Amino acid sequence: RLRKWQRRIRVSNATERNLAFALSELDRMASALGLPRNVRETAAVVYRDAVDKNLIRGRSIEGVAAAALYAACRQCSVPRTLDEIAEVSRVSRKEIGRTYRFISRELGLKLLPTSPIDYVPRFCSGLNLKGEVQSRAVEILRQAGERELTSGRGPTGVAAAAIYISSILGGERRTQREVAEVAGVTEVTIRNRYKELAEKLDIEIIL
Amino acid sequence: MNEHRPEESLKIENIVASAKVTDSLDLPSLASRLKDAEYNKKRFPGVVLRMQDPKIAALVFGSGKVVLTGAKSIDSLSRGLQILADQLRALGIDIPENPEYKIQNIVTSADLGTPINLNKIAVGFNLDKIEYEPEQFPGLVYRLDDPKVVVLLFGSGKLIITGGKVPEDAQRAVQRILSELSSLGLI
DNA sequence: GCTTTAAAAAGTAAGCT
DNA sequence: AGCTTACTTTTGAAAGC
Repeated sequence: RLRKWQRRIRVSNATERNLAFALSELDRMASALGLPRNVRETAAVVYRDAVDKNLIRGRSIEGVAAAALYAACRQCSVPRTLDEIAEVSRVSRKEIGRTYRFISRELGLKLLPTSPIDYVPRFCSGLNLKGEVQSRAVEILRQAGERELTSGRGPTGVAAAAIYISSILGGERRTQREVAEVAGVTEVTIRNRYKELAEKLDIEIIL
Repeated sequence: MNEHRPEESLKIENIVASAKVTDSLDLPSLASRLKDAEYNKKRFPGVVLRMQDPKIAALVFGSGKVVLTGAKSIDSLSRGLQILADQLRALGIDIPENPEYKIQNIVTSADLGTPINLNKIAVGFNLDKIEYEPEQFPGLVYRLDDPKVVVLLFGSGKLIITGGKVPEDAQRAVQRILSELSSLGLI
């Protein structure tokens, strides 16, 4: 019986040690990305749920932690791309992506794809654009969604294009290069998306 | 030019099949005696053979098993296997008259003829059997249980059906998707 | 899980002129 | 800006790490 006790204590220690490591990893990554406390707490809940359902088997703690953080950002409407999560993790984007799909399915997270609108506040503040420009970008994206101009397109690219357009309409022009930089897409993508949005939403852009 | 009949737009794009043509093969000598052979044991355990007539690529293993990929019809697949068998016979290897083969996967393309809203489809299915991550890939992934295939749906209304064993699997998948989308009022 | 083959879909990316 | 090449996703078998 003493053996059994010791074993339980050993397992318990390992479990606690792993959980502590996971939580410190979540905190480290969240800090590096400047994420608010509610996102860290949400990520911790997702991670604990994954542990309770034995979803860590065969997966690295760091991989599950990164996937949990990615999911938490989306749940809290402050999305980070897989590339951004991967930058502060030692796990590859590919591994985080597959782990995310796995825990998302197993925990029944049912997350709809990220809306381009959720990227607007972060990208606009990164470009020092005022609320008015931000609101106009959101309105453009709302219309774009209804007109099926977002199906299959990357959310960050569409958001970047809408911000590029609204910055011009609002008289606070940002270059494609500047917008591309904060959005993490190429200028070519912004060009393709903004031309499509301007044409189909009948927005006149005078440079 | 465009018939716009979804069920008439089906086109087989690729067929993967496996077969056992003999009990064992000496890959090093086989690779050196066949002109279009490629063999790097360090890189991959099989010999890669490329045919031009039916444009097919064959992977030949030391066990005598073979994998054929690239065929766009069951007929060209059979011809490809015959050509491979003849090439091996020319090397003095005994190969059965009509080697048995099994189709492992058929990739088919199709067109619903109308653009579709992937976001609404994802919501309509309540994300059941569906994966849609436009940040990563523009297509919506839909896994069907019957027929057991995976369908990639695009905003243009075009789609890819893969994982089927017989041509009819793709046909049934398209019919099922058409009825599900229409009953959900998404097409 | 990876390696290799082929193929389509549509978006994004990178290199070169 | 535009063209080319290439990578993302899915599927399946083969032998071996």
